[in-house]
Amino acid sequence: MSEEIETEQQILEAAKQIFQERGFAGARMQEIADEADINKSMLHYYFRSKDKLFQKVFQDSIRQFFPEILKVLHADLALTPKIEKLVETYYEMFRKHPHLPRFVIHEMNQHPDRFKEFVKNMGFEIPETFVKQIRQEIESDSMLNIDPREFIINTIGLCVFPLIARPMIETVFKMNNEQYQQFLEQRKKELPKFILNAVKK
Amino acid sequence: MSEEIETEQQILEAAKQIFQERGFAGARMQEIADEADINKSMLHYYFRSKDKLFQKVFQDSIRQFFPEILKVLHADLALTPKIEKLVETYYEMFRKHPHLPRFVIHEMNQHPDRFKEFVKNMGFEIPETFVKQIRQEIESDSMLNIDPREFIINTIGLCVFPLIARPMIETVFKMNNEQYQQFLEQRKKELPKFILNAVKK
DNA sequence: GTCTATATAACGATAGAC
DNA sequence: GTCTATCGTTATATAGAC
Repeated sequence: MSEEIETEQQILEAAKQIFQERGFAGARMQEIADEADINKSMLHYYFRSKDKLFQKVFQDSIRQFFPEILKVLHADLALTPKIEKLVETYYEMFRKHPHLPRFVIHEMNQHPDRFKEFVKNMGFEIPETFVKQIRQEIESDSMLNIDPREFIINTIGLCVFPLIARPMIETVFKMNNEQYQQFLEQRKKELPKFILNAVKK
Repeated sequence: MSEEIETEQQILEAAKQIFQERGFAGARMQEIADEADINKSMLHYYFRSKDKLFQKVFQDSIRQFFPEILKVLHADLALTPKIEKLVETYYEMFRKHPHLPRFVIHEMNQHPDRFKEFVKNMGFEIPETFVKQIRQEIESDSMLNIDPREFIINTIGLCVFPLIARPMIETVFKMNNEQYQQFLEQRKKELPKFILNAVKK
């Protein structure tokens, strides 16, 4: 039935919101039911247990953002526009799912082995094309000799950190919501320059 | 009594470990008691409630690492050794308290207002001396014109991210524990160069 | 499929003996 | 100050009527 799929989808959206905001341990099945505007027992009817529902949400969350990032890394673009595109992609994702980065970071550390097996099974890997691109830049003397792994981690870290550290940033730099958003806008423009300059010879 | 203080300290150490590892919602009073090797009811005798015990641990955690970072920023050092010292400080802290950065990030986002008020009350602020140092470097044309806030956030983000993203890094780059530690060692040397080069004219 | 009612277990917290 | 026993609540999960 179409009703069935609709209810299931409704539950998943609500669960995604609550789990991403509060984490597995902090989330309540009742709160998810309220958010989905359905009866609590329906959660068990469709997903059997809190853990199974969580697994689905967690794995969907990773499937949602990981391939998108890898796609940008693999794209047929020069380094500069590629980094710009990557930063843009991260900030767009954050706009749509503000709790996603912190959620994944917290939960993958709670069950690292489970997480690792999932990522391995999904076959998520850094595109070899991107590693080659970095190596080529280095060989052609247009880039400092940096470990490609370091470069990737640095780039993603620079994208993610200001998003998960929001309360700290707002406090230390005395920003309100609006000023923080404005800060992110400015940062979106400046960050690619920072990254590229860091590896420029 | 000395016994009293000792027990209290024992509880705090156990609570710190469990809370930092599992977060507030994921932590169990029984597990803290087991870790401290005392009776569960003692936790309430000394700290009344789970929330009060957590507040103490959370605030102590911040008081433990925040001033240390600010001290380095304020130190009378040239920019290069200061960044080296900052990176060193972060990695040393992580060696002692592997869950601390993720713990603070997760919990401050769960209760941002409570967090903000605490930081404000503690009077934690970015040393004006450091901001001046950045401005001076820019004015003397030895540094690109970067917003000092961006520079601080970038530096700290680059220190923290590889620590909180450990399971992801280990999986994507196919590292075991030993290789990850080795990667961090290499990174400790390379990171200051990356940061300084990013703002070099 | 969806609801109400309830089982069952876990958790934070307290009472009271020592 | 420390222990055992237990209260009261809340959480996940299920049974059973419709």
